[in-house]
Amino acid sequence: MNNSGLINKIATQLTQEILSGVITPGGHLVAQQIADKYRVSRTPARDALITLEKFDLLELQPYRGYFVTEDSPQSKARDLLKQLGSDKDYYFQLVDDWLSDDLPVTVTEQYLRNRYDLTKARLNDLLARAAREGWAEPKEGYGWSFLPVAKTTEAFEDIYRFRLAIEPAAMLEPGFEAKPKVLAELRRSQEKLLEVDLGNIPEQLLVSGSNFHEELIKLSNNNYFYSSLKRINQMRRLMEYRAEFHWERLIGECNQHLEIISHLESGEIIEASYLMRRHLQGALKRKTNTILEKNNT
Amino acid sequence: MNNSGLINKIATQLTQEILSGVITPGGHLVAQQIADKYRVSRTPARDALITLEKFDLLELQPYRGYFVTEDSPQSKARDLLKQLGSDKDYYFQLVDDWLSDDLPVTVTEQYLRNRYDLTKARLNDLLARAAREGWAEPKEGYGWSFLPVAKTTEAFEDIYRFRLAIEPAAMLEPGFEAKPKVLAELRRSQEKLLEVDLGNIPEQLLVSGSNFHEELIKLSNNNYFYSSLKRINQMRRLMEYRAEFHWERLIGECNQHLEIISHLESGEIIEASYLMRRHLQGALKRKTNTILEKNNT
DNA sequence: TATTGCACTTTAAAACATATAAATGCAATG
DNA sequence: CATTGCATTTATATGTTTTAAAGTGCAATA
Repeated sequence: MNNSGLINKIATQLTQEILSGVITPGGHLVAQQIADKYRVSRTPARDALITLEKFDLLELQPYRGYFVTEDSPQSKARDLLKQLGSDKDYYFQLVDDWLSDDLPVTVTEQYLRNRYDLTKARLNDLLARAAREGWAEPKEGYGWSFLPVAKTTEAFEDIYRFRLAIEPAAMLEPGFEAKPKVLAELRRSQEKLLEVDLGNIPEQLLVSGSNFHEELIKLSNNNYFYSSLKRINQMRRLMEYRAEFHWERLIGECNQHLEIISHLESGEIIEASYLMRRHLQGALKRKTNTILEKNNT
Repeated sequence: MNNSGLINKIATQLTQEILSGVITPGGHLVAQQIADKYRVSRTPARDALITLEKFDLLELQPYRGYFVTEDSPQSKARDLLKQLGSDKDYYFQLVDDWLSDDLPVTVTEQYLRNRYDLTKARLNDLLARAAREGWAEPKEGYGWSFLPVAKTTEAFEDIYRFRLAIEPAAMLEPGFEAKPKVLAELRRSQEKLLEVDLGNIPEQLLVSGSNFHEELIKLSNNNYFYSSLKRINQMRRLMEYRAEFHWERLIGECNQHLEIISHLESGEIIEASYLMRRHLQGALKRKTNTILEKNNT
């Protein structure tokens, strides 16, 4: 077995799903199904299963399959996660350095390779990702430029005002469909957030905020709304992952999300669109205040 | 001197500027200025100048500079453009194949390299660009997926409705500044379009439509509006560059653009925003009709 | 004194050989 | 007969060397 990022990623995901109870003890994990889910071949899927088996999270019944161990040992799961996650994530390193003004505006690939000790291909991935997410671009000649986005309070506000322009509008698109199934799913996940002991929640669930908005805008059936929100959310996360989390705020936002869902469920799209506007306006006000406070201390 | 894409690009641009009269005969082209404009070093800028000089578009006065020849020979300029442009543009080839359903949804890099006879690095550029423009993405394992965007009438409409959501809104951003200099520049370029004999115009000027909208949205001082419009315009061009051009339409659009500029110049932002909405709605209606006609023949 | 001309350095792309990871087909087994 | 196990094929990454392109500093000169 090898030690690639892909196997690592799948193993991490599976472990989190076991930890959070999405996959229940005794469950049968089939390599092919996992492969399909990630749109890869069985090989990395199987290798991920083997990884989990080594940590006693799974039991192997030869030629029958991998089954989640009945007494699912949480501590081992956490050990595994720790080990898997210990891979330095150079991307976040890069982001962090850029956000904290620790990088020149333009750099050569050489410079970055030396600084982060990366191979050409890895660096390429990194830069390609940064370019896709909109904050880096190749110069015409040699080198790359980093764009001055998302670094300041204003950038936060800009993001929220952009979302104010597109999210309520997306609901009023002619193709908008309030798919009951999607709405039910969203409702479930928001309600779950309110129920759970928040202190014990895997990070994975914390994305459900962005997720809510992205799933909702997807209902517009206009891909351009969806993809631009997705892109902007990626950038927003770059900033927010560095900030501490506000639990109280999350609860308030969940309730507003649920309200929006309710309106959509009863076909009151205009009202839902209006509430979305209010919701974002509120978030804009609060975030701005918080950041200002922080900068003043 | 070498034969790279960058020199080629600069040379093309310069030739077009001479052809269209942006650069007037006798004008002095300074390598450093060109270099600055493209954010590259003097080397490729200078090489581009040498290329033009070889075609008698420029006259070299040793140690003094390159000057546009007084009798600027149009035929030679066209020859040069032809020669420079004969470089196959693999990106557009790829786009074209994808838009005409001539490519599988998922492919390996190998496949693409064979099909288009590309080196690894070139293919990488290509895919990176496609990914940035939002219609290709790497699969988790090996291979790439192409996304089904911008291929149908609906996609056209989606784009215009997205623009309806952001462009008028951008004008109402708190940071919006109706910079007189920018407005004057835009006015000039739109008026020029109306003056010129359209049949004789280099393609370069045809982008001035997108350019108008992009420069305008930039005035909002909210980068997210600008960058999402830019991205969507790139995709729109992928579709439109295959369609024949409608000159009558261009004239109408220019006039509307000028009207919007007028309002901005006299500080009537709300009116300008409203006109922008009307302008886009009109374009939406017309484009949709045209495409429908085309499909019915 | 601004600009070109030119030598020289740095950067990155190409080419190729090798290593690793992923895809795939089929046998083995419960 | 579904699934794993495993061997084989294919695809991509890595490392090294070579080559081409771009960046840079300074002398030359109008």
